[in-house]
Amino acid sequence: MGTTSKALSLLRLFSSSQPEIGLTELSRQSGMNKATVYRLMSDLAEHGFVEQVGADRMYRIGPGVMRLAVLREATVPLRSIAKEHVRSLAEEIGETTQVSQVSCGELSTLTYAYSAKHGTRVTMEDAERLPFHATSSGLAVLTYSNAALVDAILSKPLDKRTPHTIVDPLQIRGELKRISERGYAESVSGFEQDVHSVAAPIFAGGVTVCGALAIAAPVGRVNGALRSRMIAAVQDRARMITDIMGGAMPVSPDSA
Amino acid sequence: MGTTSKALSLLRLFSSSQPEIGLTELSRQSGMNKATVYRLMSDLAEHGFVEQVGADRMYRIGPGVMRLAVLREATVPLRSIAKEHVRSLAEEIGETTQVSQVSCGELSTLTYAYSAKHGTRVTMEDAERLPFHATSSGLAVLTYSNAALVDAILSKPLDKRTPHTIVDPLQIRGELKRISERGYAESVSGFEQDVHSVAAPIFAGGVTVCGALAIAAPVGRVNGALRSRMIAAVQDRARMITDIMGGAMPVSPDSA
DNA sequence: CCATATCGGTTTATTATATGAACCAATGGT
DNA sequence: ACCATTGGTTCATATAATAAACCGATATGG
Repeated sequence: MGTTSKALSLLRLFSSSQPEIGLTELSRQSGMNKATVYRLMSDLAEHGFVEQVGADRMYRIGPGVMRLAVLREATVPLRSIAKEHVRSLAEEIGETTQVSQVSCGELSTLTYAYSAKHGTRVTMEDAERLPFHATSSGLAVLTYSNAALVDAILSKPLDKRTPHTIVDPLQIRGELKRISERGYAESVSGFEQDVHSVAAPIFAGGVTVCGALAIAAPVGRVNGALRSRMIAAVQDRARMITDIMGGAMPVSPDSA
Repeated sequence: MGTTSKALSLLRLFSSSQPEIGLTELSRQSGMNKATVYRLMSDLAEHGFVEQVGADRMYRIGPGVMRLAVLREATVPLRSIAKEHVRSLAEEIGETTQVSQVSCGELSTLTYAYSAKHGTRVTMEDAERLPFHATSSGLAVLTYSNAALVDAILSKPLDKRTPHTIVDPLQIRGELKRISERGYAESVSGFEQDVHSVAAPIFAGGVTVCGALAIAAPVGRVNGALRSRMIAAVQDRARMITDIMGGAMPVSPDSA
């Protein structure tokens, strides 16, 4: 692996549940030599991608990424558009909503919103990586991804997150086919117990899928009426976002 | 220079006015060999920091930075807090407002807001790099930066952006002293002709300056009354943001 | 319609850079 | 007082980065 790739892969270790990591821990989790990690992190820090904080010199994501993020949003304003729709959709349906974004064969939460309607709700985590096979968003995205990505995902062993998670590649391929016919994806307790979610793909810059919009509710609350509203709303909104992003639904289920 | 630093420095070439850059152009502007740039950009693309778009394979900032940005904001929510204050302050004063952020000895626009009150207004650019010596925000930040940064900035030749830009290091050092006494910085046509701006520093995580809040108005509109309101408001708001960020004004003008 | 220039991308011998085991100094818990 | 752990550093070795030349495709212009 190239040195640059090694440095950038260190950034992947940071997450919402692990926002600050020490040098030794980074070395452990990456499998790289401590001296190497030190130098790579120094390079990243020099450019503001990470910063060291506190007396224990823990690393965390730095301010430099914000400049790039602002620049990105100026050209591809997916997050700012998503934020608005996610908020109003949560209010409209009374359940948690989320927009995720695909990047480098990975899907992660871009923004989400809660509704104040009910005391219980599905909670989300910032910037969480979502497994393709176990989430409705993942399945929605996979349906419109190129065959290479689908094969790559389905060829690796799939994590059985819950007793209900579907991990059989053939079964998933069948599901993808159904999703392309219906126009939405659905997952009942596949990612988290007692979470029922529906999702629809978002396209940008032509027919390239760039993410998904999802609505997630506690299983017990999803009766026939709510489910219908969720499915209709998620497709409707995803299409709106797609329009704003200058995207279009592909006519054939596979994109280039 | 390390390979990683070279790769990351390529990202610095992207800006609001140059959001997409081709391979040869990147090679030209960075001074690096085309083959080297190609490989570095491939590494960056592999991690979603850049992506190639269109038939001419131009590079632009990729979706991967958004995940990191979301993560950054989850720990240090400067931008989301700033957005709100910048918006309401623009409305309150009736002029353009801005929050900038310091990163790696550089200051860049994090967010800004316009007011609809007047037909003419100061316009801003996304993610723009602001010179320390020629902007009120830059001076406000510099005043509370450590001596090393101040020396580094003032030892290099300073760009005379306009006929009114102060480029004499000694004169600037005197200005920094005054700023620390008054609590705000001011610039009249130092960055752009006919722009009068005032700024106050923002602190986070103790007494470390992390950015600045600024109000910018057309020179002709800034009479005594408006100027007083701008100065009072910018200090007041900056202090509010500082409080929310868990920061504090240092007692001595120099921070660690 | 052909000649030329420029583009993104690739190859390969050369060379500079990254690596990692061992080593510090400092801190903290037992 | 000791051991374990931390962040950070050193330097001989080995690996990965580099740059000139090249390729095919596209666009430009006479």
